[in-house]
Formats: sequence, structure tokens, C-alpha cells
Amino acid sequence: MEHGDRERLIFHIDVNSAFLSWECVYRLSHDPDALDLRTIPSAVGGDASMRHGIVLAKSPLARKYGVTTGEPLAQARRKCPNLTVVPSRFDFYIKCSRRMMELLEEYTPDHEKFSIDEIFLDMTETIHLFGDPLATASQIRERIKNELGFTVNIGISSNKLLAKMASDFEKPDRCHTLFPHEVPGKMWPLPIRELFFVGSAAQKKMEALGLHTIGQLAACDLELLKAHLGRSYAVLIHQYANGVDEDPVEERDPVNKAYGNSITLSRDISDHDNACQVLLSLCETVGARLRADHVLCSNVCVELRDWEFKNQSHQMTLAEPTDSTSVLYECSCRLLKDFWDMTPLRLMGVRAGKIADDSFSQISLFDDPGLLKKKEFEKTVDKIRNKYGIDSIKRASFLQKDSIVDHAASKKKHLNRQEDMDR
DNA sequence: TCTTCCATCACGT
DNA sequence: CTAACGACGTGATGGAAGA
Repeated sequence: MEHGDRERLIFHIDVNSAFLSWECVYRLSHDPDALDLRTIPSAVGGDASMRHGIVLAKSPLARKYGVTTGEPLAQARRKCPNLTVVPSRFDFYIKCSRRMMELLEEYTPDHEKFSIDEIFLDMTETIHLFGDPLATASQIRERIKNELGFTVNIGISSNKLLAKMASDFEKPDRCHTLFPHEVPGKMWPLPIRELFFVGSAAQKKMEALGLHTIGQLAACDLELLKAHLGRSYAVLIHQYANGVDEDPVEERDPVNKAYGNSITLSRDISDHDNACQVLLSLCETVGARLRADHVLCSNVCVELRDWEFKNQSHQMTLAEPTDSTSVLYECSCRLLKDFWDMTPLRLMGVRAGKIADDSFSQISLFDDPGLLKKKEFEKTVDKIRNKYGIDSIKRASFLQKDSIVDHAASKKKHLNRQEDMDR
């Protein structure tokens, strides 16, 4: 243990109102006189008529009105009647994200992308090339602003948790430090909810125990926490509250533990045929992603959300690992039949779990020439799809017009192609 | 009794 | 407007099932 105790230097970079900032970059680059959405109460939001109507990103002014990310657009407009809402442009946001990541990778090979707009840099080994940490962070922040056209916050500390907390301090376009010696002054006075990993459920439980600030959590009895919040979670957030986090900065395994695809339907589905159509569409994308990653799944899960927002899921284990769309589809249909009581569905999802590498999958292929053909067919479909986009090939049963499913498929197009190119 | 599986919940972007 | 709510991925938990 003594071995790894060396003090580290960690940066956390967080794009300010990422989707909104990137949307502005796009608009300004196409029309320099365009209105800068960052200067008015505005938000990037989904299409309410398709029932995707939530806030994806908000401007600082919108935030002042109490608009929060993830809330329904209708609710946001009630809080802020003159809110300007614009649709998203995901493919461009991915480009912006990648440009930023590439710029940041110049500063250290030790980095971890945390999400589309967040990254950790472990600067321990390279900071001597640049100088003072705060000055270096400021320089990075300026570079991104000047070269890419949007602003970021940078948090600086000796571990990931504190760096992330620091990047959340005053926004936008700021660098903050939160080294361990600064924790009592800068972090402990904050409300408990602002601690990373404390959501509304945990907040409620802790408030019931009289804990309102991060400092109170840091000082409270760990056994008491364990009793009310669960063992491992209690230990984790108690350490967080004390500024303790040994988690290393490392790119996470490119192979997921699960591959899922779900869609909120533009209108409720209550008949078997349409439900199966959606399942097929979902299985298509999941299967393609499994094959792109050269992995197999041994578990298939179907998730449903009904018109009353009640969620249900059922899963099954496969005798034989698979990456085949048709196998996924057959399983999904069976699961659906088993547990759907025909209440109208708002959302459907398919998830493939128990992931394993496909390097030994050949064995059974030779047993079953029919299976081999099916697999080759799917491989070809994947290739064509990668070349021309996901809409270029559709299954026969798909050709009958079905607006519900068509939207599900086309919406994923850019994302999937982008992901494929990353690998 | 110990492990594994299943369904659900919670959390983050 | 009398509301009308995304798409992921990860991990924990508690009860059921299995050995």
C-alpha cells in the first residue's frame, strides 16, 4: 500500500452546458451573426411531439429560473416562460467532444474519458513539462476557448473525486483547486446533495438522520450510515465526504458489460405485432454493436415501461453465447410473450448481458451450416450498414411503413456510425 | 448454508 | 395545458432458486 501512496495531480475537465455550448459553436460557425443562445434563457431539448420532451442542456440564465437538466420541457417552460428551446444535433456534438479530447491528450497519455463532455487527466508524470498546475489548467482552458470556441471548467486536485467536485464550483470558464487541505473550507459547507454519487434517494435518507452538509456526513458515524444506506455505499460516500478516493485514472475497458438499446415510442403500443417490430429494430442495433466489438452475450433482457411509467424487465440466460440479431430477436419475443400483460407500452428496451469475447465462438459454427450462413449474412449487413448508414438495409418485415419503428432506427444512425469509427 | 440468479432501484452523463 | 417525463451504462440489494 505504501507503494501507491505517492501524491497525484489530477485534472477534471467539464464542458460548460455542453450541448448548448456546442450548439452555439455550430450556429455561429454557420452564421457569425446568429444569436448566441448562451446569452439568453435557452435549452437544448428533445422533440416533445415524439414524447422525447426533456431538457438536455440549459443556459446559465435558464438555470437562474430553476430549469434543470432532465426535466420535462413543459415544466421548464412553466418556470421560465420565455425559454428558447432548440433541437439537438448529436453528430456535431460528438465531433466537438472528440476535438477537445484530442487536444487534451497532448498533455498526458494518462487520461480517462468519463462521458461525452468530461475527462480526467492524470498530470502527475507530465506536469513538470508545463509548470504550475493552476497556470497550466488556465492555459488549457484558454486554448479550448480560443481554438474550439467553447468554455470549460477545470478542477484540480490529487484524486478524481476532488477534481470533479472542484470543476463543479463557480461556472463558466473557470479553474478551481480542491486539494485535501482545502476540503474543510471549500467542500464541507456544501449541501449533501452536491457530493458526487448522492442522488435524491440517498439525500432523503441522510436528511432524515439530520445530515445536511458534506461536512456533517464526513464527521458522522460510519456504522450509523451503514445501517441506513447499505454497507458498500455507506463506506464509499463517507470516504468521498472526507475527500478520499484512490480510484486510478485509466481508460475503461472498451468492452462493455452490457449492450442495451431502448426507445420511447412516439405513441403507446398495445398490440403484439407492433411490439415485435420494435423489438426487432432494437435487436438489430444491439446485435450490430456486439458484432462490431467482437463479443457475445449469454443473457437477454427485455425492458418495458407502460403508460403509467411502471417499469418491468425480464431476462433469460442463453445456452449458447450469441451475437446474432435473429437469436436476440427470438429470445426477446419469447420474453415479451411471457410477461407482457398487454397494457399499453410507452418504452421498450433490449439489453444483452453476460458479455464474453467471441474468440472461441467458431466451435459450434461448423456443426450448423444454417447458423453459419445466418452469421455471414449479418456480417455483410453490418458492412453495408457501416458504409451507407443504418437505414440502407431493412428487413423485409420492416418495409411495411411503420412510423413508430422508423424513428427508432433513424435516431440511432449517427451515434452508431460514430461509435463504429472510434474503434 | 452458501452461491448464483433475477428484478428492481439508484446513480451518473 | 387541466401536467405529461431520454438513453444509456454500472453497480447494489434483497429475495428466490439451486446445490
